Amino acid sequence: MNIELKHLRTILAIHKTGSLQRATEQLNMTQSAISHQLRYIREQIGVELFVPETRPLKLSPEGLELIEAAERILSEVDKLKSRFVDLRSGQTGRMFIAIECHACFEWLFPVLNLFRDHHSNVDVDIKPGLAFKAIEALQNEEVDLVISADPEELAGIEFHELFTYEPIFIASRNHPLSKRPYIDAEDFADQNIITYPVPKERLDLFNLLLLPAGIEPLSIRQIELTSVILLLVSANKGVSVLPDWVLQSSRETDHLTQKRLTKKGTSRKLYAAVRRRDSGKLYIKTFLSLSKNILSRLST
Amino acid sequence: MNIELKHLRTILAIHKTGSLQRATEQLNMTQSAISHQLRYIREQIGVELFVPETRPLKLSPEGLELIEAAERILSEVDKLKSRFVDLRSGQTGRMFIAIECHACFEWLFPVLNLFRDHHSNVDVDIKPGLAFKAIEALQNEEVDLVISADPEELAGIEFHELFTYEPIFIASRNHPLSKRPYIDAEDFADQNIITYPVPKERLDLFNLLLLPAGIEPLSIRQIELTSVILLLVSANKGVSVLPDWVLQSSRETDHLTQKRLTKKGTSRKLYAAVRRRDSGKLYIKTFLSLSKNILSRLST
DNA sequence: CGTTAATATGAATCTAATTCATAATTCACA
DNA sequence: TGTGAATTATGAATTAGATTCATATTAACG
Repeated sequence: MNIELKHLRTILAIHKTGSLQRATEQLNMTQSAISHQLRYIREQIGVELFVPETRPLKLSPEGLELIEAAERILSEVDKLKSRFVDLRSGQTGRMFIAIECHACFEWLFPVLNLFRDHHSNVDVDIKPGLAFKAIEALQNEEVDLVISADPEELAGIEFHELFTYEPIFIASRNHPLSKRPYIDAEDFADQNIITYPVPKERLDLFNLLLLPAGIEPLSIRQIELTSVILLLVSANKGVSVLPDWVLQSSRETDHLTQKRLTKKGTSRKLYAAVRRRDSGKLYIKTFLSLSKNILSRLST
Repeated sequence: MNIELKHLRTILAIHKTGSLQRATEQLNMTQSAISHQLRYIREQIGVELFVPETRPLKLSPEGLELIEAAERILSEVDKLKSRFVDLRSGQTGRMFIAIECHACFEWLFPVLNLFRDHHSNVDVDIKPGLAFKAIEALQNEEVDLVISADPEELAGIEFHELFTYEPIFIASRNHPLSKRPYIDAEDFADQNIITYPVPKERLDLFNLLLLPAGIEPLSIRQIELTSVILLLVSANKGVSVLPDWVLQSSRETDHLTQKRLTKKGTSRKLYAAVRRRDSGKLYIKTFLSLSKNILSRLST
């Protein structure tokens, strides 16, 4: 027995209009086609759906049952369709975010709070833990957006620039380096450094200064939470380098001095990577635009 | 956007088997056909269902949603299909009964009690009130079975003989005619007759005796309930003619005499009319067979 | 009853699905 | 990495099936 949705739609149209003739308008088919289809359906299900030789067409009890089931099924299918229309247009969807940069929590939470106002239908989550396989996870569709400072050329992946920031040296006000106008690579040689628990290559300080200069600090202490890093630096247990936005938005910077790295200062850019296929989605665009403006919002 | 059940089945098969190749077995199609279909579906819904370039094929979050909906929809459709298989084979269905003969309640109730043991899934009802348009209602599918004493040749309708019965004259033991060995048409000329409220032509007494003989009784009194008729006859308010089965099964016959009509006696047959299309249904057959045997059951 | 409107049917046509043959990918394992 | 085996994608040819056209048949209503 082979029934297709097409057939259910035909039966429904016949029933609603009361005749094959009038059903032609709804279905955009000739009366003949409808008649042929009706016959096919009868053959398939082997049960008379309409009381034969009556006009206007009257449903048999079995036909009535079919209509009821057909309405249920078709409405379910329609729901499914409009679901996909939404998905396609970005009205709804999933946005799982992987962050390669630890400090990004600081601006990401505010962004997501704003985001929720625009797209309450989008399922948002932050996936920490796959920090250094993030782009891979993006390709696998395990996540849908990656915050990264290292854009690559990858098929099907687009990197969107979010904003430029400056990595800033921080130390206790009592720290010897607090007298300097700026900090250079060599200054770190005898320092205890406090950073996030990620490989050196992924830390701005090492990327920009220490690795190129070939300098090793005295020690490295890895701390998960930004506020704890600030606490330890305040207590003069070591020095650190953090993005400027962290220091702007934090209220725990009273006992710290902030210095530029190198005389001219340094800068880095943050990017959001998404699959090219998703880049047209409304909620992705919203996220990107909110992220680009978040720093100015935070500083006010 | 055009989606058919066929497509849902294809997606489901691909997902369950994990590859187009293996899905060929379930779907009885070539790998190529499946590939073409998959492409078509992608075009239709405009959303990537499987994570591209992975094997075994992995569903995207959107694909997963589709699968879940597809399973719901397909199981609904399967339910509908098996419902029709049942209907076709007579496992289930509707049996609305119209009775042209008033006294038939007497044996019909016992039959339906037995019937219910065999076919609890069949929706049974008795439709009184359309007594003389019963066959028409059968053609219209308003009812599914008609108990009738007057078989006709009608397209699409079959009459099945149920049993033969004898219309019996009854009167009070005190009634003058209670002395006779049998009753003839002429005997009714000065009698008050008590019958069911139906036209003369549908009453055995008139059909068999009075109309052919051209005899009018003194009066006719029409009563709905069999037990009331028996009561009135017992009280000598008149005489009546009832099918023998009524008198066998009733316990209110103590004050009555029963006589044959004419010396040789008379007989009539009862039929059940059904639409030819329904005559193969199991529950119809059961009903017919129970009805044929009901009289012997009642008399024991 | 005859007239009108609707449905059914058969053959012709057209559309769309499937297959066949083969190219392009991906995977696993060396 | 490269190579072979397996899987998927693609294009053209074929086939199946759905739709139309023309027309016969059947009901409905005065």
